[in-house]
Amino acid sequence: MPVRGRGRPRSFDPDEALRLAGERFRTQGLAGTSLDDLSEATGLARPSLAAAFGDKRALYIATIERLTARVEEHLLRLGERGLPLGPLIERLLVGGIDLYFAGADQPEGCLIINTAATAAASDDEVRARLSAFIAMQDRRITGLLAAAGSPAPEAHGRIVAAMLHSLSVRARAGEPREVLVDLAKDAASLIAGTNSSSGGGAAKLVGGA
Amino acid sequence: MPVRGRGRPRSFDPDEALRLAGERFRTQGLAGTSLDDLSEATGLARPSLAAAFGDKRALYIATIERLTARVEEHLLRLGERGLPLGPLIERLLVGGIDLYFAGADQPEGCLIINTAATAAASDDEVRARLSAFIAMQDRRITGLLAAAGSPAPEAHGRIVAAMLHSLSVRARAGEPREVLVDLAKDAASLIAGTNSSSGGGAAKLVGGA
DNA sequence: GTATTTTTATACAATCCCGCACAAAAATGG
DNA sequence: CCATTTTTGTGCGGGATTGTATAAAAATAC
Repeated sequence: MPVRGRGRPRSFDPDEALRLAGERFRTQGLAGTSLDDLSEATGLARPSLAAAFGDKRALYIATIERLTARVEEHLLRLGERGLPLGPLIERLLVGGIDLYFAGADQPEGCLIINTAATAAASDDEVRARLSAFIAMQDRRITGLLAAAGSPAPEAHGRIVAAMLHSLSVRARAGEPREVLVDLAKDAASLIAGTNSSSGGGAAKLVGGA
Repeated sequence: MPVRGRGRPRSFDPDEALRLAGERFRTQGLAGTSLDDLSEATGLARPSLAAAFGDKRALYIATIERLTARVEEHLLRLGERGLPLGPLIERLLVGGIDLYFAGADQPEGCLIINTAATAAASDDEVRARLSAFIAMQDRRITGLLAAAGSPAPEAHGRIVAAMLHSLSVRARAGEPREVLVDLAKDAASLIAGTNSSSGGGAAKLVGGA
């Protein structure tokens, strides 16, 4: 990688291209996205993408790693606020919901949880990145809970991460934001031991279909 | 649909073909599975599949509906055993793990949670089936918890369903069965109020990667 | 026993997708 | 001011996938 090359400098920001490619991957998945789709999404020609990132699979993995790093930063920043246990967990879950509803015009959930899970079954590299992402979530959330005085940070950290996984799937299924926030609040009070069980306004409407 | 046709009867069991097609879809997802793959998986020629089920998307949706019906039966049968709350939730979660590890030689998770979520973002029909599946889970699990005397069946029912979603994703990521069972036990005791928190043997190994 | 109806299997045409090769453009180093 | 190097955009060929059309096979009704 030329630190300061001699030829023509590239006219695009690689990280921004990665972000745009990730948006498209998030909607269509790895197998469902063509190079033409990615070219359209990023505004770059096919050969430019190939030269910068390799083939489609490598580009997909790069978007996963970019998102993993960003989520980890997000979790670390959350720890600097010194919140007590209950509000911390609620903030953790509602912050996830914010991410799942961000970006496109309709809720799409998480790129990794919702699309890498599909590719993981037939692609060991993708499976390893999915595993690494979840391990990072478990580790960072466990750390946050421990710092906030949780009586069982490891077990409860994995349960909080599990709630995030479901919130992503539910967002993708079209559940409205308020319903997800209610679920997040119920889960937060259960895990934090703050027993206003179903106080946050438990799901009144269950059915969708 | 000829109840008893006059011509040649079909030489295959449609439900079994649906099951085999679902196995392949579970591994590769909708976009990642070709008609040749499905022909190989079911042992039927392409035109036979087309005549019986329509195009690839219709076949995929049919496998989703088949699985939805089977899971609902499974949940209803579980209610006939009259288990107390704690063991009921644990049985619910471990039963899910059993399904996620069944079938292929390596854990694959749930067809709907792990692959329909990908397709849902760009296919309204699939999204509707995903939503219907989750709504069914929430409804049936809520019913089970209510019958077992849960103090907050709706809120806790959705949380139990959420744990199933994460267990499916985690199975797909390659987490070993014992680790998932530990997570299931921790979640069950938290939700049931049986406070042997982290007593089931909380996750000692968190990292993977 | 024959005709009819439905399923099965092979083959074909159209489309899409991928990767690579080629020529033009832009900016630095001498 | 010129040459070199890297990026950019267009175009082409190979391969795969989808959907359908056509002929053979099988079983029931008459």
